[in-house]
Amino acid sequence: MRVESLVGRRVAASLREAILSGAMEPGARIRQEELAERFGSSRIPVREALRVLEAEGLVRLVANSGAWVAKLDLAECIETYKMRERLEPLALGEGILALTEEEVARLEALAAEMEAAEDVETFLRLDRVFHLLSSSRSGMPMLEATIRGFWDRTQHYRRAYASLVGREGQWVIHHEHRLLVEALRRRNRVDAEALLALHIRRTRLALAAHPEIF
Amino acid sequence: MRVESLVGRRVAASLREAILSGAMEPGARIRQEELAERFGSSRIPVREALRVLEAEGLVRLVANSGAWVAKLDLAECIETYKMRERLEPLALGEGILALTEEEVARLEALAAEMEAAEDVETFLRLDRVFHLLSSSRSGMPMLEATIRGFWDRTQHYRRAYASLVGREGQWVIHHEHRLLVEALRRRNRVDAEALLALHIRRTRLALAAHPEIF
DNA sequence: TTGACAGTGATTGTATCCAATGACAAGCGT
DNA sequence: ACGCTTGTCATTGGATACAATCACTGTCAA
Repeated sequence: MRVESLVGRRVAASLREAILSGAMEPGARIRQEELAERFGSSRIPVREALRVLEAEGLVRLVANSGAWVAKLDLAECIETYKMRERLEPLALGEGILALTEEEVARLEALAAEMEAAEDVETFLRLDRVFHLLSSSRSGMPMLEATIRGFWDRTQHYRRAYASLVGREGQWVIHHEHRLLVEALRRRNRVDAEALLALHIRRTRLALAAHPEIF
Repeated sequence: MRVESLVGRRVAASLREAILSGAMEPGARIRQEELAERFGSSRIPVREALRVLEAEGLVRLVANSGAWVAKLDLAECIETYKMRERLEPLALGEGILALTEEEVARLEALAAEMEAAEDVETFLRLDRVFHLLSSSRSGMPMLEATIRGFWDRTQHYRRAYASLVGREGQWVIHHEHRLLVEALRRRNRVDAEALLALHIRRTRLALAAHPEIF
């Protein structure tokens, strides 16, 4: 039994990808007809896709006016990070005992790869994989979907921040990642949760120090 | 500038109300044409409403098959409560200093009304108002929307539980509410957050002790 | 009796067409 | 010159019509 429908889901997936990749920047206008043409479909599936993405917080709809790629202001970004600070440690802590040795090794490798990453896109991709993988054993699918939504909605601003501070501004992140992996290897839930909360909180404060991104 | 569109939003609001009130139970089939007829509209706005409610987690859509009022199993309910346990204290703590004396008094009055409530619906309504009001000064609108979503999706199961245990099973809740109000009056963030987490955690365990609800 | 299978009806998915709304610009009056 | 009005056009919102899919049922055969 397929999870959901045909053209509408494909439009949504493609548009989501375009937004997350940065191909469409926050504030960019989205015209239904243009999307419909690109997919060789009518506007109906496009409209449903827009509704889905609106619910995900990636698109903003205004009645009788149009659709735009969603834009977060600094306050909303801070709010998102404060929520992450509470929820991501939960997912991490719930799944820490289920993490395999192989997965911990994978996390360590990811941390190393991030340290060696030369470009922003690679860094962003690895960072996302690292964090989502570390929480992937929670056994809480709704929580994981929520967390993924946080990452999706803030993707553009993490990209902007990473570009701004460059590689030299990221050494703290790498140290935090290493400590987190170490705590995971010890299967110490308290330490791991505390480190992750610290990591997210410090990132939030660093972001707040650069309001020019928004 | 209106926030959103016309018929679709009205359909969504009405259907949401029907689900939350219990008029439509989890698992109930939703036929597009029937809803369209009820609103004197075509199926297009109905479909967009269904997509919105699906995103809210109140409706479940299956391609080429149909729509049903969403149903949570025990595991999903537990998961929701674990998320609440982390996020609601955040909203409470962020807003505790902004709560006015009048609002604290209102909360105390609500707690008293709940103790006197004779029927389940009144209890549910007051409980919801109590908790949402206590978090209403967080200044975090996205967080508050998230929390409201948690309450919406578990509404049916809280009703079932309250009906099951009856008034005599609720004295612990009332004591927790009173202690929470007292901590709020002292503007003690640590105590208030801890009490709220305790309250939610204990409720989750109580719920898990009655799997026959699901 | 039971299983598979095909046909039928109901329901959803999509396309096309029309209506309504809003933005923009030209023209008019002051 | 400036502001208001009005008309036009682009874009979205909704209705109707049609295609596709699925569930159900009745039939047939082993």
